[in-house]
Amino acid sequence: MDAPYKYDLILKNVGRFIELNDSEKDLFKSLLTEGSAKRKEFVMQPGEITKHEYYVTKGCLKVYSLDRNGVQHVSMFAIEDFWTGDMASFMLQQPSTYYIKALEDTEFLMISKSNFERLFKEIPKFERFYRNLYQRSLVSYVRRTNEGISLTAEERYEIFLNKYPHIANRITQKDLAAYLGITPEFLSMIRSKMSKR
Amino acid sequence: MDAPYKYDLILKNVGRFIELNDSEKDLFKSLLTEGSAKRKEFVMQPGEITKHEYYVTKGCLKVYSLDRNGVQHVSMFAIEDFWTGDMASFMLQQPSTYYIKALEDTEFLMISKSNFERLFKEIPKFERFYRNLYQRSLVSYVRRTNEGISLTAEERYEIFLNKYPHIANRITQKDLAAYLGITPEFLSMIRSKMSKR
DNA sequence: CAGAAAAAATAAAGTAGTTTAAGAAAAGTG
DNA sequence: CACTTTTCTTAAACTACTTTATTTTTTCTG
Repeated sequence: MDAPYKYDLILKNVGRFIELNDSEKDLFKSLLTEGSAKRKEFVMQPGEITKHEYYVTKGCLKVYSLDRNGVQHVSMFAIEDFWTGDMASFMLQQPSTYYIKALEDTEFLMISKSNFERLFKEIPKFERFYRNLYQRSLVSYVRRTNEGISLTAEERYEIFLNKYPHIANRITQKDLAAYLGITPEFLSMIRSKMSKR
Repeated sequence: MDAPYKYDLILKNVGRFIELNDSEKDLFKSLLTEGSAKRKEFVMQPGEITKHEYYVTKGCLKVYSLDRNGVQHVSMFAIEDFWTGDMASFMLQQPSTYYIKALEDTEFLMISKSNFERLFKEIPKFERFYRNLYQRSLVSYVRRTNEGISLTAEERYEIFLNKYPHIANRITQKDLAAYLGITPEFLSMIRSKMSKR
């Protein structure tokens, strides 16, 4: 196989922040479940209580919600090596308000709430891993929140293209518009305006 | 004194997620520094490399940045029992882009980058504390990001009033508008429209 | 508590982004 | 590869929010 084996991928991801010995690696792997979703299939829907956090090893997931007018708002796109899920629902075990849908045939590893707790009990340094992971996510969400209230749609679009070029060319403009918080029509206008420069 | 002593306050905050024995409490306290700022005084300015994370024990801090047109955008208001700072600058030790300014005479406890690392080394369960703290912050920033791109200013204003009524009546409308990402004039219009209902 | 400074309110004109609609291009499916 | 469905583009009318300007109200400071 060309792509790294999914467990090597997640161990490398974890290895950014903590070192594990072989038995810890085995224990960690044993607490994960494998999952997959065909293109257009839902991994999760509103109303469900989130049972897992997801780590994508192949493909692309779209995490989004519908507002009261039925308009989609994309919270994130998760491609290879991304962690995703609905943290609020997972953490507090309350019904989610999000859809998670596969945009491509997707494979992922999952960790359940109880295994998540067990992981911390058995290998406490995973607290450190997730502390670092969340710290980084927090930094990027703080930035994105500020961008959302201070920049124009065109500026946010350019930032997305620069930051996630490999995501931008895998998703539709419609989905990208839903991530930027604008209509597909307006994104189309922005693009034609930009290409004329 | 009426207000709980500042160290009791922070220990209670930490106690939400981890239990400390007396010697751990003493060690933790020894790693903190006390600080204060008079109304209108800056705690931090852009260009500085953030040396501390802050825990407010009294008063109110405003964390904000200026965009290229000189318009203020407020990232957060930190009142008693709030943790704040510029995480990106603190974590990566690179120059900050934020101002932190006291809106009232304010007192806080600070932890330096090196003491932060030492804390994790000496009392590893603090990894758990910060893992939980960041996990919660992440949940609220994910929500705020989505609100920013999917709701009208009026809706976001109502959410703020419901969620932080005790903050809303301590800050100016100008600062609140800068938090919502709108002009003070438009917030004023929203308010007069709402009061006519 | 008086004078200065800052914040808030109101209003008119302007702009970023939406809505609706219709046709062209691209992609999914048998 | 034809057909259906979805996405993308373009454009005109509309709305949420900004800009600029002026007046009123509140807050700060000596």
